[in-house]
Amino acid sequence: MINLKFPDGSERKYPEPLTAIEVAKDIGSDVGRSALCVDIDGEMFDLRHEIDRDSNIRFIDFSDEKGKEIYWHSTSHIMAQAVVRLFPNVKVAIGPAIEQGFYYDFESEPFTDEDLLKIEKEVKKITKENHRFERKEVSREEAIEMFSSKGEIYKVELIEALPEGETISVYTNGEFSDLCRGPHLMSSSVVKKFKILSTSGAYWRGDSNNAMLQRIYGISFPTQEEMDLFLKIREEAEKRDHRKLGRELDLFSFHPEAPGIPFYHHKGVILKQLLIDYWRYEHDIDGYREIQTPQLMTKSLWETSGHWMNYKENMFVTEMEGSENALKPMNCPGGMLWYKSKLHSYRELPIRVSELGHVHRKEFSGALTGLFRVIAFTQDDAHIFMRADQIKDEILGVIRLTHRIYKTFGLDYSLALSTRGEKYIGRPEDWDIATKGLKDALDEYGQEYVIHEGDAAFYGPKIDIYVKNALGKAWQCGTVQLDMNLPERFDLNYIDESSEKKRVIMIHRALYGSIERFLGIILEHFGGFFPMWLAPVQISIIPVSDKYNDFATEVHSRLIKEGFRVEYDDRSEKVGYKIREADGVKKIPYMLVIGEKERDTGKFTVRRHKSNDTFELEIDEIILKLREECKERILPEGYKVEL
RNA sequence: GCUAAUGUAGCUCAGUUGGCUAGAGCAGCUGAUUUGUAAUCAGCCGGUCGGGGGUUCGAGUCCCUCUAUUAGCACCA
Repeated sequence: MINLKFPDGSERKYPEPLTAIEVAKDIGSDVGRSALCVDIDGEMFDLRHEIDRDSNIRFIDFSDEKGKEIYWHSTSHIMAQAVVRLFPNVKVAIGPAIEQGFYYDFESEPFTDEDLLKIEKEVKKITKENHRFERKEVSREEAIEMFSSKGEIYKVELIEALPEGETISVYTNGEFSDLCRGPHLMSSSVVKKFKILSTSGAYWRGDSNNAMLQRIYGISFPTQEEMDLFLKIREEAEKRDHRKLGRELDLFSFHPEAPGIPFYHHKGVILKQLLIDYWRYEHDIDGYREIQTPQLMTKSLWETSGHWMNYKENMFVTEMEGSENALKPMNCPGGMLWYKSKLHSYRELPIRVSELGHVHRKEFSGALTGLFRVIAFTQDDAHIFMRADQIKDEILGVIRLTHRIYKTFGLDYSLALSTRGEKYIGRPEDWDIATKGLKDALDEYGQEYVIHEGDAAFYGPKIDIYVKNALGKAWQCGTVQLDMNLPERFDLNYIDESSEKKRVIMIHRALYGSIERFLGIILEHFGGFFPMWLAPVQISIIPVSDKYNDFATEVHSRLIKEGFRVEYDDRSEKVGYKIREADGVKKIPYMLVIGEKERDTGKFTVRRHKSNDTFELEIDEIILKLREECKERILPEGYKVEL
């Protein structure tokens, strides 16, 4: 008797061993249809896997992350099958599922658009041909023989890299066999909707010293509805592209004369300034003191900090009267000199020093993307100098500050702790203390976090903070890094209770990361429809005709004197035309249409952006209401995409 | 930096296999209109077709090169 337990607590007994798919069908036709693979006692298997003993069984379908992964992974095999059919000379490399779909790498001539169309057609054909995915376990020798006879050198390399004793399995769908751990779908016909998304070059094993392969990205879904939703989100992302919005809202521009460095237009400057004002407000609450250090500093400083050794390729170096200077790529060395400008007592600690430093870094030309990756940017940096017993509380303070700021923008975030890697400086026991400090802070904070083993900077462990925008796209913004290197190099001390010099402990941290990137993120997050407090233009005044210009001008200047950012559209156009531009194009939060009724009654009809909602109030009431909305930093409605 | 693609007016795009003076919509300007909640009408202006070199009787179109941009890779805030 085989006894199977299911997640809902139910149990089933079978007299003979049987396959997972038989169990699924036995439970019900819908489970039999939707199941993609099976979790048996925490391990994933194909549906054809035979169950011969008591187990905990969970069927996985497409709604499960794991199910998606298997679905996409199987589709990547099918795509490779199609490519090999059409181009017999290509060599196959690897083809994993990724967060959104999958890719497969080939050694081949670059694929043309026509090639991709052919491949897409062939994949659809293969899915209809209904090939079973057959699993076979083979010995290392068999596997090597099998792939080297076909000239599949990348597969052979992968097999040779597998650890001794590892089970080697090969999956065959139709005429195509691939080295693969699995599990896989039952057959190619489970894949219903398929689309090639893009192609690009990609280095073999992700190493730029290796050959460049041709990568094809694709996606697949069980239903057209799911495919449509996916495409809709992509379309929305395109509409919200910050480079497009930046131009449309007249915030910034790029010019070939300064690749990778933005030109801020008037409204962009306002936006940037508002971000900074808010940032200062929150930092004042937490007792930060703001400083500014020079843009240009001598070679000797960068030698002391270690940048001249480790970072020189990324720095802009200039020469003056025979001596070399560099534009700062980071703010820390300047901050260290600030700390050294006087003696510090243990009573002063912790000292929180912030700096909105404009830094320059040389980047590979291919890395630049709009505001997300630029050559010159403003970091919202701060350095905290402290004693060892203050680490946990200071880190916690930074995380809580970050939380306040991100929530103000309606951004969700996740946390990651990076621990010591192979290359590191300092004593392991100091690393342990530092890492424990970060970990304790995270544990006390209570939000889940992941650990990136060995991912720390060489000078200390760190916490990275990732934000997720309204379209689900994640970006690293904030970072909290413990630095055990610079206090040493700059000989930074404080005087302790017994009048002795002690080495100070220092963290670097940034919350926006860079103002540029953060601005790009929230532009896409809000789709250009900013909250009232952040909108470069908050109110558009729209006179019905120029008969009411005098009165409209009065209202305009009143609102400006009350501190609002107001635009006045006195063009000789119809109201509908002006509304369309103010709302749909410029994305201004409020519109005031002014005509006879307003002049005679003193009551204004206020139109809120992106809706046909209007409300009627007197001017003083409007001022109070909108001022309150700014003060509370109320988030706009409907900026999140319905998924 | 690597792979591929792209670059025509401020923006979005047409422009056949090379062939008259390079087109359109929007924006802008001028005039008419005096408008009540998502596009009023008419006229005008606007381009060394990214730069340079080449092939050709002739290049926006073909080739080379540089440059910028885009999607990835690699690197990173």
